[in-house]
Amino acid sequence: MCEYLDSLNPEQQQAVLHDGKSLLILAGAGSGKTRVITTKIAYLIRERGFPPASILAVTFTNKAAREMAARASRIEARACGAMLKTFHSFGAWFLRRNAALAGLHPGFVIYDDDDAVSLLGTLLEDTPKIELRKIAADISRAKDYFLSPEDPELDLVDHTPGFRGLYARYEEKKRKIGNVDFGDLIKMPVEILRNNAGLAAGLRDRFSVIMVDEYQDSNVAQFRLLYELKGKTTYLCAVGDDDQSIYRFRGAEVKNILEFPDRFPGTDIIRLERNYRSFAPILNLASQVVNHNSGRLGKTLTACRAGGKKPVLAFLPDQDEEARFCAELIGRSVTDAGPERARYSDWAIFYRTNAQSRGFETELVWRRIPYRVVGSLKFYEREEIKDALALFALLANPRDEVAFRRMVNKPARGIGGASVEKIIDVFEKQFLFSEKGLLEAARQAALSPKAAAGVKVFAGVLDRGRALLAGKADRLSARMPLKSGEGLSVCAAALICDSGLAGYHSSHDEVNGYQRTENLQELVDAASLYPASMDGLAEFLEHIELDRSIEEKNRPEDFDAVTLITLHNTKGLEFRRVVLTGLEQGIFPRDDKEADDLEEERRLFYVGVTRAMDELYLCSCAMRRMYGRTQPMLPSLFLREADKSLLRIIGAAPAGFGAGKGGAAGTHGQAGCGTGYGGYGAENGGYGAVTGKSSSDGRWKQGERVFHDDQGYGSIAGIEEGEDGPVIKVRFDNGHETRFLSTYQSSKFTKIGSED
DNA sequence: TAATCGATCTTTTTT
DNA sequence: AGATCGATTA
Repeated sequence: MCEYLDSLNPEQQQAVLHDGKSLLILAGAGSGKTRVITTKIAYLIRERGFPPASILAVTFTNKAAREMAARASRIEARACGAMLKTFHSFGAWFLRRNAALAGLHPGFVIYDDDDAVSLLGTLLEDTPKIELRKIAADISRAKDYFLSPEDPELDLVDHTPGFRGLYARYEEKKRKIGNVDFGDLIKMPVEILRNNAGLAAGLRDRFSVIMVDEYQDSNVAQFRLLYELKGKTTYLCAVGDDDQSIYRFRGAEVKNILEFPDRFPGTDIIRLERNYRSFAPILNLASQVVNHNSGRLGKTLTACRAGGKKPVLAFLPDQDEEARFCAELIGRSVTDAGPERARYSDWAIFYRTNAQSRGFETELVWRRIPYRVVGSLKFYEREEIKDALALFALLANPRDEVAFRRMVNKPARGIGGASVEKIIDVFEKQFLFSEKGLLEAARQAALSPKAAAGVKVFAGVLDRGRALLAGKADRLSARMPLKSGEGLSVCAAALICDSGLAGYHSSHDEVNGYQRTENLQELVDAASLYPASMDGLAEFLEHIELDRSIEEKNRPEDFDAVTLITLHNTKGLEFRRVVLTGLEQGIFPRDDKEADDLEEERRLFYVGVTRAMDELYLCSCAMRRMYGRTQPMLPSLFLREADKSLLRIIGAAPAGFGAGKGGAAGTHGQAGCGTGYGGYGAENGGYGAVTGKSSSDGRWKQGERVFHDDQGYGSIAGIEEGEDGPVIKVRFDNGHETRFLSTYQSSKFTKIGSED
């Protein structure tokens, strides 16, 4: 009756059918956890009769939430009625509906990290930005741990004497303004639910099923939220993998998953340990390295995909060679005529820090290899965009002091620092609850004629924006630098143009060759999807704050390009062929890491390796330019932790790196690379040896040289027709002979080109 | 008010 | 090396 369950393995089925108690699914990398979650949602609706709206599934990223929604509704259309949200968007959803209870302005805006720093700046004048950032980060961390200014444990986050008081003042100011920061999106709902039994009961009644993805990356506050949401009969199902917890530095608490069964007594645990993604040799490497971690729940992943080649470990002279290595590898694979031919999008280059992407970009541009860099697009962090958003925010919540300070005199309207302080002062004394907030205060304050005139202009701009939202103003037909289309974009364009922001930035464009006007236009275009109303504005701002991924306009998702990406961003992704770069001590892991931090880095290595489906390459450089200096590097600890027999080593292994043992891999590395490496720039030699596969018919020629990890070099003595296809006869230089089917795949076998 | 010049620092960052 | 920030200068 449920054909969609048939394709699941027994554990997956068990997880989908599980019922009653709480469930913790320990899902190893590539074990099909998303499939289980989505199938389970569909199953609960279809077979168990749960109303879609009674199901809540929380994830950490919007991308994951979207994917989950799409996949679940493919199995069961009604699944689109389930609530699939990120933790933070769930919090925002909740607060928006209970803004009054939370003491928030109805049009409250979500502050990002920068805004939090600015807010702190109004509290601590003349404090260097870097200190403000540290304080903001600590406040954010405190909220991750569900700590309030009065909590004794706050000292564990920051024991600086003034911190507690500052945190309190920050909260007080934010409360006055009526906005929230990211941490509040989780922390405040918990507090509200604790203080409003009725509201809590209502929510518990609504959601009879709660599923959480990537549970290993949840923080204490998020645990508390779940705890509040879970009623006596709520079915709670958490999915995660303790080996993939990589956000500890941001407050993620592995204990959440380790102690889940204690926190929710009677929990059943189901392990998904069959890996469908990677070839066995790749998985072996990952397992072996992560085994060096202590305090794991422990899993034994088994590869369903037998065969495949060993991961290649390339020792390279420096980062330029590393970039060349990647480019050649990729270039060769896509021009390969055989069935092993790859597409650019099969490939991804992983690195630890964003700064490392540069070298790869230069090389790929040079070679005309298309690529996309994931996560480095900081559209919403650009000055002009933040400016525009501040204008919108001030319209949504006229008490937003941060936005007001940012924009009241930009571009210059003759409102200097003293005037601004005067305005704020008047506001706090007389207009705290005025509907027009700071603008009303600005109008009433006793200012110099110049400043007063400036205020009039600024307030007029916002008034017009407000009128547009209320449908009480004509749309502007005048020639504006920005084109507006539908809905909210009219108001957005009006604000940006009337305020002089567009002109201000377009003059910069001409001088500096920026493209800020274009960016502003893009923002206006995005606004056209929302209705021209106060609610539409709040919705628009909320969407931007909570989901900063922007669809690449000119590059559809399926654009055939290599992916450049930091290791952290790879979680949840997979690629056929992966190059994991910069495997050097000091880069990955960073050398200031020890104990728990080192274990987290090791998990990051694990995450990276397990992204690869078919082929994995690891690069380690002997020299690297860092901070403007070229310095010698040592291979990463993680490479030393791997058994050399699991790797195929090419390039010059540094002294002391497994070379002494004289194992097959080591010997091969030296020998195989004599040609491989030397012939680097050559068209056919070089890494053809590495990328060549031994699997296809017709690619074997008599006399061709091959290499076998155990037998060493040899050549193809002949090809015979057997029952199951062509049989290859190999005579090794050591005298041995062997036969194998041409379709046979062995990680120990490599074709190395027809001549020696 | 903007442009420019040195001093300083350098992770990862779903939301 | 390169970005970023704050102070200095025009």
